[in-house]
Amino acid sequence: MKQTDLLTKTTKENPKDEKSLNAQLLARGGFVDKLGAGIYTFLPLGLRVITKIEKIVREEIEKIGGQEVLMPSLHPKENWEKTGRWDVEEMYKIKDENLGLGWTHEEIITSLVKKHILSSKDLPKYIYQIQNKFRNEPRAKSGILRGKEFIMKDLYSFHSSEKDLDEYYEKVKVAYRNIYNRCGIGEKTYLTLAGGGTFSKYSHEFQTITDAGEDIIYVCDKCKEATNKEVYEGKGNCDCEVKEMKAIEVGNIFKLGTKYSEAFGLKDENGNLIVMGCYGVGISRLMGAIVEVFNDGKGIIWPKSVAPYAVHLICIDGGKTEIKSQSDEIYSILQKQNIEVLYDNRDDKTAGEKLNDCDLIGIPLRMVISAKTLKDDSVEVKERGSDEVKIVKIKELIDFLKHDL
RNA sequence: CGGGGCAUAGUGAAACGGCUAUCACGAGUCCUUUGGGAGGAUUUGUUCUGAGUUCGAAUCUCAGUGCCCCGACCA
Repeated sequence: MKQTDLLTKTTKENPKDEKSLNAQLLARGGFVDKLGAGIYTFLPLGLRVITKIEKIVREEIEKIGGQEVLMPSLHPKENWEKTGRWDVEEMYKIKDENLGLGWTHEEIITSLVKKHILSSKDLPKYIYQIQNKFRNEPRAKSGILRGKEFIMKDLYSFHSSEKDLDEYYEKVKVAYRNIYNRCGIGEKTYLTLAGGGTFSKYSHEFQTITDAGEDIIYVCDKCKEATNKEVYEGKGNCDCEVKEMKAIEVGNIFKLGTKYSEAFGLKDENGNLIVMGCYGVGISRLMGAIVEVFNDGKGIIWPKSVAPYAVHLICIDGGKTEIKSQSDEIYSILQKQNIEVLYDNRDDKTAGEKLNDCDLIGIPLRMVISAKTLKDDSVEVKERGSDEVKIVKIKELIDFLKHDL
């Protein structure tokens, strides 16, 4: 992508209506645009990050048998009245009093699978979607960490026994662990014992350590697990020493038991209620959490796995057309090799502006072409977040990148 | 939902109740410039909305709306 073709431009100033770090950096870099409190557009760069995260999530969920669907956002009142959740605060109501906007999908998935899960032979099943959720948040805050409309992966599992649910629940823990590892925040993300289970007393959250977080958790580094403060004051679930940390919830898994199958009459051929679990990952929140974890004074430092592009190619041409044409050529070579590259071909910007924008946008590999590098038939390569500069011969560039990416 | 704050060009800010509402950046056009935010020329406005006070309101008052922050809330 040529930067002159990109819809967005960077800004030097923080927007005055964003105080949280993730929102400031994402807005300045042209990843998101705020339409209202907790309501964001994902711009071309931002959507690429979302798409990368979604791909990781899809791969890991499909490894544990998940089948993807896409349920609607408009929900009939009838479904929600069966569980007594029609009049909750979270639900946005619309003018049509028989419809509401979906803030979660238990009431929809349960009525859906009832048409297809008719006997124990049809079990287990694991159905998920990635979809926009709407929640009437009394206070949207912290940029894309807590929105009124946000992107969520929600997986629902259906079992013939609690034992089968328990086994799958453990598999989801592994899948989630893989997701956070692959998104680069594995080391900062803890499986956390939390309250709020509708069936078993507890649920589990995946909490990423950051000061931008809203939760307090007690972390045990030895066990690599944590306990949410809401569960019981001051202690962890082990006897080890624990640290009190602020964290943001990037995933949550629940054993729902038979609550929803009871409300909808979801039974097997013998009349036994089907046992359910549900598992959520806030995709857009995860993106915000990644920004909160990986940044410096200059901008974002995207992990390779979720970066909008692999390489940021920067041409510092000094107005010389031969330098420009050589970097154009390198750009097309990279494209032919299917290397994802953002090409700063702007010729009305100073070197300083280009380099600062590069730091702000945070693509993992910076590649500079200038009179200085071309003198040696080379380009300069630097990783975002590192000061080490490598000079690579243009002839060897593709081999270098194939090895490095 | 309780408390506090803010609202002025595309963005960020300034302006005692009083002159044509300034400044910087961005963006457009022309020229020069290019290794850490460059220079000149020129263009860029219904001061959030509504009512009120006043000879006169960006400025004061009331109401509304929006946004930010703290708290409550967050299967």
